[in-house]
Amino acid sequence: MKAEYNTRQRALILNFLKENSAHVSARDIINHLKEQGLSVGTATIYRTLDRLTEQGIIKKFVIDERSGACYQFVHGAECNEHFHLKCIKCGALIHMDCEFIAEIEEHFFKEHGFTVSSGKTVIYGKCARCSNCGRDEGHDTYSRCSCKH
Amino acid sequence: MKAEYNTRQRALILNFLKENSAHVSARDIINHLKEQGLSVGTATIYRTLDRLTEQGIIKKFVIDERSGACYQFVHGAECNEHFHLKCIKCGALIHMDCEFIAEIEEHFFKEHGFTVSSGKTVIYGKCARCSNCGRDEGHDTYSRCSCKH
DNA sequence: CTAGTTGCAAAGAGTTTGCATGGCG
DNA sequence: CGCCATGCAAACTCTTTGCAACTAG
Repeated sequence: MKAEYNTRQRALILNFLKENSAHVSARDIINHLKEQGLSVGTATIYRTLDRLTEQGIIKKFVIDERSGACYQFVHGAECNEHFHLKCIKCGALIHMDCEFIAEIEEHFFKEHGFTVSSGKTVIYGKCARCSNCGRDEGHDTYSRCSCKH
Repeated sequence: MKAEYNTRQRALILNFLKENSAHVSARDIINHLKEQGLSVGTATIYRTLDRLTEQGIIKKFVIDERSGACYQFVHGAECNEHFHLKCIKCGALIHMDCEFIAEIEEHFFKEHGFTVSSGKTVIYGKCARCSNCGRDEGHDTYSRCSCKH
């Protein structure tokens, strides 16, 4: 395993991601740090985000190809065993601990020979609140579902 | 409704999409037409693809933010429900037209209130060949599944 | 004739890379 | 000290836009 240095820049980026449980874009980080007068190179931001993603410390999303990727801090290691639902309207990340996932994985494996990697997979769509209210604005929600259907 | 002109360029693009039932990127079209010696401007390709998408004649997908959007001719209404499976080993993209997807969408909606956007969702995992042979190298495969399980 | 289309080139946005310098351990 | 990380600027890719010329109906 490659050594990881704890640099000022890495700490700044990680900290910002921890404080903002919602999705954050590379641009958000760049702007935030610039506002704080803390200079961190653009390339460093992207490289650090890549590393953090590889290490599973944060998760990367692509909601809209136009506006680029979003990143989000992952709270805990258990996130490898379930699906993530990402609302394309408000950006909410929903952790789905549902037994139905076993069914999904079974189908894909038995019928398609495909071994699903649930930790890497993100289902995109509209969350309950956004589906109902029809608002285009975000809710800035971070919700979690742990149903047992 | 805006009038639609049948131009040489529009016909060429639509024809290429019809001949390639699989995903086709803007670059594919640009390259294909260049090879044929048929000159069509890049901007025209994008503008035409946008129009065709708006009219529902083709469908737009974003599988990988790096390689840009893909387009696909729609042979009817059934094409609205499909997922993409992406092999994390060989990179194969599997286009899945499977009735099980309706079940998945139903579960997510009924139990989680979540409206799945199948066009944006990509399931990651290992394809049949990579699961079996254990190779780390890519197969460069492009396969299509149209099972009816 | 007239509104929709095209082509070219230039602009943009997001992201990556090369290379010399800097700094963690 | 060695290796990893950083910064800067240039490069890249995909896509969009401005504008004058063109063409289908």
